[in-house]
Amino acid sequence: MSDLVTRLRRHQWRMTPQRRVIAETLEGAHVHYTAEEILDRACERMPEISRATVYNTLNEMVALGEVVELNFDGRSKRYDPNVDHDHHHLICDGCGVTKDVHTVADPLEWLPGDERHGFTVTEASITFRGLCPECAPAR
Amino acid sequence: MSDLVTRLRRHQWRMTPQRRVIAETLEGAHVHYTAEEILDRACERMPEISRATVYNTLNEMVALGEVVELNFDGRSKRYDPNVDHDHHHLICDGCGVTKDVHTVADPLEWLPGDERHGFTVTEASITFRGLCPECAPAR
DNA sequence: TCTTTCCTTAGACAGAGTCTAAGCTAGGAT
DNA sequence: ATCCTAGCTTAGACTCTGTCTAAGGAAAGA
Repeated sequence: MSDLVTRLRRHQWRMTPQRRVIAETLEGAHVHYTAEEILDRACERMPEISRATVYNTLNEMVALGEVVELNFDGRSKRYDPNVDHDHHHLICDGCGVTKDVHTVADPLEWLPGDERHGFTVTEASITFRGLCPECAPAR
Repeated sequence: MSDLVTRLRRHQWRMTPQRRVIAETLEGAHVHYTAEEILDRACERMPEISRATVYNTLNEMVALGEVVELNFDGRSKRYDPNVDHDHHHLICDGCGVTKDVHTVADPLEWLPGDERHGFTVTEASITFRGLCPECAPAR
């Protein structure tokens, strides 16, 4: 049983076969898939599932706070089932693969008061970029 | 004379009236415009300018390293003529206004080796979020 | 089993950005 | 000053992501 499915049930969310397949696809991912990638993988288990359902379901999971929506490249959004809010992301500029990472300190501490422009600053997220082992030039 | 135009000339970049209008529009902005906003403003000075030229020109400025592409909302990209490459961004969750900010240290140093997953990590950008003085609840 | 409400579906639509092919022009060569 | 050519600009078609619509289907309580 998927842990994300368990969390979603607590919201009195009607559990349909389509939603279960999407949740399990997300949960099993070691990378952060785009909506189209989730659709492809869901289709392997349920060929008749529709694009609209995948998009609707992902948006509902985000609204319930059980999935985080990521947007790095300006093209397609990616979905992160990790609810842990103090992690950041490492992206490959070659293939776009995205990993969760943790820093040694809270980035909020790195923004001095005189750089805050009077804002109440509540959140800081870091996007690290580089090349993954597969995309790095062979040596 | 726009400072961005001066910088672009150094790249042996053919200077056309269209490119000049786009560069001057970007340079004069106190906010970070989207491509469509730049097109609208460029059209006020040069009504026959085309969408393709605006998009091509912005992409070339980014490739030359003289403009930074930002992508916060997952809808449209925004363009920042600030050449200072070690700045980050502070965004108001209320009204969306974006400020350039500087941190006290390089965030790359805060990602330990065992969190790098074999990547060659070259860049780190931080997005700070909060409420600006106008959007913060009155007390 | 019935009923109601909500979910799913195919396909049309929308917004952002890219591509194409034809004509035009900046800037060096003459 | 004029010519040439590489490279720029243009309109509009196209792609890619994502949303909406209207009709039929199914979960879950009565």
